[in-house]
Amino acid sequence: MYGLVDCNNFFVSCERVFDPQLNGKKVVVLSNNDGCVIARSNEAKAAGIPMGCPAFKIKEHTDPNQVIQLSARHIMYHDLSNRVFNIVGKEVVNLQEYSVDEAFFTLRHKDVKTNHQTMAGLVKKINQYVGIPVSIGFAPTRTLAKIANHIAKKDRRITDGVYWLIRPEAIDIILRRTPIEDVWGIGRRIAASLKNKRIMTAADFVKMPASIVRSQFSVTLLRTQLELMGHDCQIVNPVTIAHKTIMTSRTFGKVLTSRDEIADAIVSFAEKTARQLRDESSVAGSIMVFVRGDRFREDLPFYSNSCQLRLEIPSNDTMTIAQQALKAFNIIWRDGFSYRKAGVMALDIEKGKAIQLSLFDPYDHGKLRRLMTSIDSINNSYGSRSVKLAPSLIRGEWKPNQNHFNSASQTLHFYTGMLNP
DNA sequence: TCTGGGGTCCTAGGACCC
DNA sequence: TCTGGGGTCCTAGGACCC
Repeated sequence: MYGLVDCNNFFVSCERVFDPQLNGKKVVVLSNNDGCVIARSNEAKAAGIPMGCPAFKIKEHTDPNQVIQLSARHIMYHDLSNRVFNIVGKEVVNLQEYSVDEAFFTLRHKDVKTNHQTMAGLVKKINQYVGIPVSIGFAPTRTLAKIANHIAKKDRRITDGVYWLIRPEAIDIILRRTPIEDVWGIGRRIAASLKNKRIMTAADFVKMPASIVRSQFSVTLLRTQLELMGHDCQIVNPVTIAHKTIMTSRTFGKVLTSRDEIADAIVSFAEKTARQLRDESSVAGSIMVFVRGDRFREDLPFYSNSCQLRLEIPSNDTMTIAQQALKAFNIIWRDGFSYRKAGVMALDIEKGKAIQLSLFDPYDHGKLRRLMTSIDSINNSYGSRSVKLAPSLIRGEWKPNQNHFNSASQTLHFYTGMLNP
């Protein structure tokens, strides 16, 4: 028996915690460059603004003057996310955070009957203590729990925010009412080809012969089918997930042509990636760097490339990783092109592995580790990039545009890293 | 004018080996 | 002139998720 707790309209709800004037209004939160809509209030959803909608296309759906558009403040969202899951973690077992706003957990079967009160109480408690509305769905598998959660969210008044999708007859009825494209694991492409075969609902899909699902689609889709039938296929790794890759990338605020400016960005991405590796006590075996032009500018010659380099010794120290990232960048850099996006990725990650010293090790890793720890602790206390590597002191031309921070919110400076020294 | 960022898993096909 | 077959490993790319 799986439970799924999911925060409603999470980023918008977070903004509302610190600015109640946003309640009842059409509010959207925008992605990094104030580019796309990544969260919508119910009012914004009702107005027809789709997820992923580019900000400048909002006017195609509704009067943009009535829509409050906010730049994302992910640090704040993660903070509130931790608070929510801390509360949940105290009342359930095997909590697995699946994303910033949702987590699965398990429930022993005998608990089912007695738990509705507890769970409805939990929903209330989270709203009271953190200010975030959540919904909880229960079902025999994760894929069904997703559907249950959706119902809990949609019919909040009836369900108290908690819905149990347990009885086989109930599951049958719900699957008949679930459009195929709403099933977790079935995206646009697969939904379209299933519809070509007249598979319109989850119930239709369940009736499809497994052999056809396997041969014409994939083992992944077969697992989704089994999950809908109530067979647990462990779609999510049940152990606390160690990252296999860690990436930092950004679309620049404008098109860049200068090698130094982009190198500046690369170094700062490397810093962030290395920091995250250290936070997870992991080391990376190789580093990948990519650059690309602006895919929407047909007037500019397009160039896109990537380069992956092994590290001589797996590492998580900023200087080693920044150095290797710059080396990779220099290999793929081409003069005369325009660049809009770049990123640094750590691969071949090994968890908790101590840095191994080699005969050819050019560094004293003991010293390096102490240095990194010091930098991390300074940055923890004084803002995330108080101490940084020299190449990234240049200018920050690459910085994304974010012009819509909610100035009414008391937490603005705290959560955008714009604290005064 | 303005189109995100960060992940996972699976598969097909090439390189290489015996 | 004939030009195997089976296995592994790696990579790129496609699909999905939030």
